[in-house]
Amino acid sequence: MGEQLQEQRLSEVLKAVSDATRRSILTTLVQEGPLRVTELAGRYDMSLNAISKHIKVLESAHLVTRRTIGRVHLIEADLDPVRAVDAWFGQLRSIWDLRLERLGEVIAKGVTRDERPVPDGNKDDPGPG
Amino acid sequence: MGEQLQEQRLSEVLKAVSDATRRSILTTLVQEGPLRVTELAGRYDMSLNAISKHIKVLESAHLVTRRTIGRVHLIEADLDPVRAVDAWFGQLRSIWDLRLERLGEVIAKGVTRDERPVPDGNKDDPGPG
DNA sequence: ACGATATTCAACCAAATGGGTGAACAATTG
DNA sequence: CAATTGTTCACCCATTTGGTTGAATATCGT
Repeated sequence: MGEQLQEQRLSEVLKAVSDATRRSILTTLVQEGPLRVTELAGRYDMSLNAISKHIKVLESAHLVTRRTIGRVHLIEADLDPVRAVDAWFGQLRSIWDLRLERLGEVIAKGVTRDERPVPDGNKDDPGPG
Repeated sequence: MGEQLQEQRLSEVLKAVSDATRRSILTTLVQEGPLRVTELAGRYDMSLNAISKHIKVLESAHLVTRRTIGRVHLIEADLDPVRAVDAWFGQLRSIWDLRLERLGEVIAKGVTRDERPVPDGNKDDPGPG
């Protein structure tokens, strides 16, 4: 159990970085280290509030963390959730390679498509229910 | 030039895979090879049209291609665009590591934060433009 | 205590998203 | 040609998104 939770989190992370502004914020933070909201906002042609919202999106995807010191909120990048993304893509690619490999064997043996074995489970998705 | 175009494509790909249903479709296609729209749709508790739309999203992100044979549309996964995603994450991580490394040196030398060299360019974003 | 600064909250808005339904279109089959 | 099958198109609908502005809240400096 709990795979859908993982799925959910993966969706959240991917959605968070699917926005160019948010990617840029993340890159900036990774490059320069923790920055204040205002400092960050100053670099974009966008209202402070807009940036504040973007930060919150990144925050709930756990791609950034916040350290509040007095009235200043220090925003810091955290690349940990990216590993889940890597894992997913990696798995996808390995399945892909496996299938190609198997397809190669099948062709070599001259087995027809209908006769070849069913590929085994992928334990991730809301999948083909 | 053309980095924003790359950015745009990256956004499209990430957004496409940020939906669990679409990720599942992609995984299924990778596992089982090209499938018809109806076949694909049959696996989800969702209308044929909904799946058709999801496929179109994946298609415009170039994550799947379509081969139309008569009235049948064969949908096939294409993991090529995933490389762009990997590249971005990879770059992000290497910047991250670089900064940590530099930070280590700085600490070792006892230089203050304000004195340390400015990190060099990241040539991707709509960035702190 | 007061004014300035840093940030969020709340409301609003236009546009995009994810879903549904019914009609249209294309190709295959009888 | 008529019926059936595979798929998209055109709408409709509720929700989310990305942005705005203005007010509220909290902290700092004087």
